[in-house]
Amino acid sequence: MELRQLRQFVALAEEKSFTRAASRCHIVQSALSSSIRLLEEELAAALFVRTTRRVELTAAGEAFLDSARRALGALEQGATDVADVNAMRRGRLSIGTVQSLPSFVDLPAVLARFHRRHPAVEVRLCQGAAGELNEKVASRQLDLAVLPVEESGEGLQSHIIACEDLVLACTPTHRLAKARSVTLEQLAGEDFVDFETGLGTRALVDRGFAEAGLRRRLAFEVSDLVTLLDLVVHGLGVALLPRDVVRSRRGKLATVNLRGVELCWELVVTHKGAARNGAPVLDAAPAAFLELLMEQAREQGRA
Amino acid sequence: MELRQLRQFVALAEEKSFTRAASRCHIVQSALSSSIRLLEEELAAALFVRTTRRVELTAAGEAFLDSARRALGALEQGATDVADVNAMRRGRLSIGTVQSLPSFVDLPAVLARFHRRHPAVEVRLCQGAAGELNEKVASRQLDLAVLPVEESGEGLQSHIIACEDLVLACTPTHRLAKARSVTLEQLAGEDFVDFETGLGTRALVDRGFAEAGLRRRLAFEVSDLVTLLDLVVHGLGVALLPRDVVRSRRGKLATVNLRGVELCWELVVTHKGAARNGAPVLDAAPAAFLELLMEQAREQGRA
DNA sequence: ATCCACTTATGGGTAAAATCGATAATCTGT
DNA sequence: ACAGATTATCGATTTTACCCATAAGTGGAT
Repeated sequence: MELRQLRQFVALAEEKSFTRAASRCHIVQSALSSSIRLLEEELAAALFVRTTRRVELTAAGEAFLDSARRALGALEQGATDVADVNAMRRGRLSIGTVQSLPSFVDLPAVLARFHRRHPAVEVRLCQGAAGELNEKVASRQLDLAVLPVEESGEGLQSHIIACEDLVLACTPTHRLAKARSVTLEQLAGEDFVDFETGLGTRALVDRGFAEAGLRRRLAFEVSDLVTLLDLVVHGLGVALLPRDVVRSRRGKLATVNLRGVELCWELVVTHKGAARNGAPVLDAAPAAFLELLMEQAREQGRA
Repeated sequence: MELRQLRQFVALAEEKSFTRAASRCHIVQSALSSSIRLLEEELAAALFVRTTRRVELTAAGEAFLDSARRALGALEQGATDVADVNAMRRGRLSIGTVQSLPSFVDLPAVLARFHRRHPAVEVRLCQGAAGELNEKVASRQLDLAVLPVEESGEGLQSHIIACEDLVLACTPTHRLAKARSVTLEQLAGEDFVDFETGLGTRALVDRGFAEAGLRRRLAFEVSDLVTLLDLVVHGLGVALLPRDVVRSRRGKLATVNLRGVELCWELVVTHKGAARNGAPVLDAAPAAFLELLMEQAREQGRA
């Protein structure tokens, strides 16, 4: 059984004439005749009663017409579905982010723009630790993930969307608050407030101290940025955080540049991609979102 | 787009490997590769992301998979539907009969046997005047119609299923009740009870008198057999009716053979059929019912 | 790193089959 | 009965689906 035969069958059932149906299918009448005959042989059933004047469906043909129409309808639907997905008139987009995402990556703004442009695309945003995100991206449960560059998974394509130096955050009354800059050594004795392991800038700072051969004292480990800032404001410890994050509490927190070490908080967006194959491995919706996100990043970078 | 491609597409989506899917489709891998590529070109969309290690659906492919499965399912369904209709595991059968069908055609008995053998076939029985029945058979609203042979429509195939002489029915006290036989001339002065025009034996009797150049007096015209017999029993007139019908009131009605004319009440079953084409123009269910009906007629004929 | 096993993509040749063209057979309506 | 129209048949032709051999690329192992 072939699709062409189905179209011809439906045409014949509707036109009730081999000649007319054949011309509608852009074939000659004899071709239609033999094609229909083959279909009947395959189904082991007469589908039409042929009189020289009229062609009519048998009961079996009537039964088959239903299914044939459904099948053709499904395929037509399928073709438009495919076109819709590619034109983002429908579809789904799954994005994952690490928790306590620094405020200078304005994801909500990008999401809003995307949704305004492609309102029919369902967007799912999920938060999780970097490890989970990498797994989900690799297994295609997520289209895109936003996370620190150090934690971006192997074999995943990644693009930097934000990059900012870490600075010391402390109360304006802290002994280092007025310093022009500080080294990690100077901070080794301080009480620190930081994220729990695996969250936010924690791994970056840990690595910085480890590479310098230093240890630091962790007074508090928290799981979200707001709490972290509150604790520092209340003088319960100092923290190393992206400059813009600290600046959001300007007045209540002092910022001091680091010296002697380059601790750069780089955020990337990652997605599954064939290693060096130039083919577009991203579906339309994720690709469009990625484009928007990087555009936003470029603007932010200039500012 | 061809059906073969759909099957291959689904196989590839399930196997996630060109090589395995190809062997499942009983073709070589290269054939599948080009076949899928053609499908993708036709839909103007990448359906799979190919890495040498794994093959995965794109969002567009995912969308198309739904429709492809539905289409294939519909066709499978269609094939079994056709088989079911031909095996009478489903289907519909429409039979029409004239009103006041003489009792010696035991239609209910045949219907019962048919339903016992093919319980899944819906049977619709409708009654109407011969003219309506002929129209409905011609337009395929009815599969079969049972009616008097004189009223069977042109261009319809017909088979005699009952044939019985008309006899005079009158009260046992009627002046002709004891006669051995009567001629139409002898009946010309009688008051008659008969069906309304177009029903039952009315046309047959009318034709008999007309061909003999006689007129008769109609005292009562009724629309059903029971009333007709009741009127004759009460002596309100005489009637010409099939022998078995009169015999059902034996004791209350006398029967007298006719002489000089052959008035034969013939019942036929008709159906639409190509004039001399030997092909079976009847669907399975009507054909089976027709077979049963004629078998019953043969048995009845012998008795 | 380099090779090896395995995968998908490509190109030419072949065989099957869908279609065409012309003709025969058949029916309907005038 | 004839004219017009319709479907079925048959050989020829073109299309195309498929196979075979081979190239190109990828992931894991030595």
